[in-house]
Amino acid sequence: MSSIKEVARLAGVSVGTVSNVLNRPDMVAPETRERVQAAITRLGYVRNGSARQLRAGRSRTIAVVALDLANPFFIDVLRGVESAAQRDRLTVMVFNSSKDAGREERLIEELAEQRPLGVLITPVNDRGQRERLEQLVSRGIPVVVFDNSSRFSHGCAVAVDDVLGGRLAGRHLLERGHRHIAYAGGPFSVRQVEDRHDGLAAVLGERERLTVIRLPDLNVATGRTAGREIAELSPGARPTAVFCGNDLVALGVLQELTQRGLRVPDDVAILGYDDIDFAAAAAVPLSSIRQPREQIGDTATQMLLEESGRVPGHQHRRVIFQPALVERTSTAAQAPAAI
Amino acid sequence: MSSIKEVARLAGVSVGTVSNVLNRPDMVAPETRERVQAAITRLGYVRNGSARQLRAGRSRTIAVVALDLANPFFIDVLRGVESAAQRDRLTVMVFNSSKDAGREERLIEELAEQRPLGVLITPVNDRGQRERLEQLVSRGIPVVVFDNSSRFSHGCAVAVDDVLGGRLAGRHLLERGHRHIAYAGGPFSVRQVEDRHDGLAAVLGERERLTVIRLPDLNVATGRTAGREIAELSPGARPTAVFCGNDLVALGVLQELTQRGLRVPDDVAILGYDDIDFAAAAAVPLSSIRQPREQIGDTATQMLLEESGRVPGHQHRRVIFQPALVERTSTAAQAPAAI
DNA sequence: GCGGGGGGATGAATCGTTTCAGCGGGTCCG
DNA sequence: CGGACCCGCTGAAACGATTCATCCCCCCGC
Repeated sequence: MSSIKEVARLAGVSVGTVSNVLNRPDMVAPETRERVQAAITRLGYVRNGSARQLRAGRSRTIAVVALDLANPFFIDVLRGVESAAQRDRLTVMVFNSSKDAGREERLIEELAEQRPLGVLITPVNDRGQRERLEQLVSRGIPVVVFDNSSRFSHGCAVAVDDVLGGRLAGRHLLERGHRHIAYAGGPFSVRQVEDRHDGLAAVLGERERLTVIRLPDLNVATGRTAGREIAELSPGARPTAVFCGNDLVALGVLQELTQRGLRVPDDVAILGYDDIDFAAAAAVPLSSIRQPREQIGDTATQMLLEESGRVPGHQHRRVIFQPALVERTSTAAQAPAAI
Repeated sequence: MSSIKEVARLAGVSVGTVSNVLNRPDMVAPETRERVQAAITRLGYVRNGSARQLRAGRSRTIAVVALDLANPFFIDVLRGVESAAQRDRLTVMVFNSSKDAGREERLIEELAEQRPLGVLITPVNDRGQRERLEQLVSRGIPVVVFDNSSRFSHGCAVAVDDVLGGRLAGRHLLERGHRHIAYAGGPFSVRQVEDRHDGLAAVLGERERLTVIRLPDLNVATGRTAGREIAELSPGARPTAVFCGNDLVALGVLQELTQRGLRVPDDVAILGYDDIDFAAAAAVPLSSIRQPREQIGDTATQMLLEESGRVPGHQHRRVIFQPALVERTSTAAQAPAAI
């Protein structure tokens, strides 16, 4: 593996000149430039990133620590990140914390050593890593938190108003005539899960009933257990609509209900959250609360760049997006008459 | 951002000693060690990864270039990679080529500069990047190709026998009585797409009919167009079963058929490929050809480590896994009688 | 009392770039 | 004809860690 020195020797110039050919070619005489280029291709020379970064003090890479890559929501956010990064020719590295706090901690540690341009992260939990993130910031690595409404005051944040999302869900289901609604989600230590519940609860009146099905996690498997629980209730005790913590849960609920002979939406309506592509593609297309996924990623990345650019008057900001209801088949019927 | 020098000064020792505290603590007197540790925490010192790597010549990071993170198949493979990497305390960085050859090329270039321990990649196309990958190898960065049966002879490869997968699919559908089968997939320049087709075609006899629906890509949206195409055929001209290039396509087909009033599996059976989690979670649970996803990632990573360890007698290997049929509802009925 | 040895620290060399002051030589202008 | 400039290139100093030869001291054994 050849270094710049060998290129210089082969081309009969100094290393400084080779570096100039690489970084400001117009400062080098054409004839010299060509000679150097020839040496480069001849040796198959590739710059050493570590040495460059060591010298430069900072890389052109932004790191994304995703909470759960198995959730397509994050993939879509990632798309936004990548398109924003591409504009500035930055590289995006993705890491997956898999909702594992220990793993996340190790990753942050690792990132601190790597000194990326910035870090985009959805922390596993509000409180746990705050300190660690603040350490990153205090070491000059800007951090932007996304999809999380926690009070991380040492950097910018992008979030979606989950309470509003819950309210939209509640209003929609009330309009459809539902008077007994279930909320399937968890763990409640996750801010979003709690906020969505609170929004729903806030729009329900005295006369309406709310059943909370607590889940240990938001995925298809836990969604199925929720579906089972609902299906096994006697028709009178059964909610006529289920608002799910996210679309994965909704898909699980949908499958379980269908399999047990309940019709969606006629017997039970289902409303998801996130509006991932699989929601529309479900056999009973899912109504869902849509988050502007790509825009979240795009905006978060832009903020990160602002911070890292050390814009003089940069003020940490918190951008809150509004969710929106997407109506599809899974909530398309009026609630069945109470028994 | 403090460096090792400042730690040394604060602790009243030389930089060499600080380095020893970090890397071989038992070579340092306990009293000194504590003094250094105190200085480290006091300054919030973190090692500079670039400097370390520059000195060491190689990092402890393996890079994965995934073909399409939006396909849960790759997420599952990734899980296998991560678990294998964790055993050796390696960090996994994920990059997404999004099936874009240009993007992939840029990523490989970038990786060459970064000098990771190794690269795990599913190339966008067989021929295109072969040269580039060989360059990586010739620069001492081992490459393992996964989920691709191309002839990349400069490194190890992990793949699945896609022809066999196609045969399994065909045999299963024949057993169910289907005599007119459609294959929905594309582009055929992708080896897997072609192999799965060929396997299917190989088990069909003279009397059976095969309709090929060519798609520009394998995702839910193209699956829907395939579904539309099938639904719009007159019942007589309509295949009674569809074998799909992957599960995303199958989900699209399923939704479109259902929405247009065709029953699955009674009117049309659907068979997917990959057996991603969403396949089982579809409202009509999808039969699918299962690939050992996590094992692919795990094995590929192990091979990478072997190569990078420069095991003296290391021979490049090619591991081929066998796919298996997973029967679910979407192929559970006998084929309808021919009209 | 002296040589040997070993534990513990030092300091310099090194990794591969980038950057910048400086140098030689040619051109232009007064 | 001499100074001012510009062009193109050189050489060396950083960047921050690791590593290894070296040195210092103290203790032990003869």
